[in-house]
Amino acid sequence: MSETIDKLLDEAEDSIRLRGYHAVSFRDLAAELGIKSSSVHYYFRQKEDLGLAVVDRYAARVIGTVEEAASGATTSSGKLRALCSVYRQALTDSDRICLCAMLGAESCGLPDKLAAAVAAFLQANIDWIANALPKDMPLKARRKRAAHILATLQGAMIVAGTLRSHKIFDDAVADLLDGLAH
Amino acid sequence: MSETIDKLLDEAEDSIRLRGYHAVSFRDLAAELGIKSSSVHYYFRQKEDLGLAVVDRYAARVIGTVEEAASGATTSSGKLRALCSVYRQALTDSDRICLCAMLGAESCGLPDKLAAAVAAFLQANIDWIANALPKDMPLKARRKRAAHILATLQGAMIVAGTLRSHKIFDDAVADLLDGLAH
DNA sequence: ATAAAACTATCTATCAGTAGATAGATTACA
DNA sequence: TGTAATCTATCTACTGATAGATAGTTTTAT
Repeated sequence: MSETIDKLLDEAEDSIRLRGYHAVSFRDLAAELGIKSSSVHYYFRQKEDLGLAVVDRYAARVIGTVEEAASGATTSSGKLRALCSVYRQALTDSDRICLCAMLGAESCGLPDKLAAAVAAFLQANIDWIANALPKDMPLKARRKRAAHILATLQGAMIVAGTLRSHKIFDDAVADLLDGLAH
Repeated sequence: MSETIDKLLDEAEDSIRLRGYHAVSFRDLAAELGIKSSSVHYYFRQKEDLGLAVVDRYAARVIGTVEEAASGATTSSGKLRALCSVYRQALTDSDRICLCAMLGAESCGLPDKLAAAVAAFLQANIDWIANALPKDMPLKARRKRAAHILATLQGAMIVAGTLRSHKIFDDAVADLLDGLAH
């Protein structure tokens, strides 16, 4: 069944977000599910295939969650607050950084297709943010602000994760949103 | 000679910043210097020792460079601009992200001492920034703003590195500084 | 309805390559 | 002579990956 695939993707996503792509092995993954590593290869011929599947599923889920969380918001700042709360939730719930912050850091050491998928996710986020900004803002300014917002969210996750303090994330994002309001 | 140590630290720092701690091996490092991996073990008994030496040297250098770059600045925003330009220079010169952004992302999979050294670097940065902010700002607000600034710098490096675009870094930091000015 | 074929999901066993690490010999220099 | 720096050779453990066996299920053909 695809139950094994789901568990595999869950475990792979969790491990990659915790330790990074290169620190995740087929054997550890399999052991966690109580199967053999060859069975993992049955579903994903290469490690790269597994990585791509993890990123694709993650990207679809996050974009969807953000879209949903922001659907109720009518103002630009409401949409941005929704975005930030989704990222915060991801950090709090799982105690893991964003998959694409981890893979983004490792980007140069990843297979090309995987690096491209990660880049696409980050670009999609920037585009989403730029689109959520007030329409009367010049395009250039929106692009800059979008880069700023995404960078802060991703960076705050990494710093908070390293210092083992969610509060650092909250501090950074609070000041970010505060600055945007004025 | 300590020439080998220096080359070793240079190469290790470069490789870690490019691909991450787990993707760096003694053999590759040695091959790059034209020596054998056992010779690397002569200088650094364990990989962790090498990692610690790399982080210590990096931290001292970056803190020193920031201190120096900001020494001429009299205003708070002048100091912060100096800080941002040091980070920007690091990205532009080497086309690598901050060592401690990479190791921070990998933090949970690193030996304890190494993770602690990385955390200490990030905390020192936050403290430096908080100290550079206007003294009439409430302590809480300074702490929040410091977290925001460091998160943006680190995150912008990762996003820019992943999208292979230094411009993204410049965009994010320009909007950050712009927001701080108002 | 039943026999044959094909498919799904797992296993065991194994491969070549690489990891970090160590022991001990060798070289070079002071 | 002694010390510093390097080497060769090797170890054990683990990596991603593959081949081939097996059992259970599903589809197809007669």
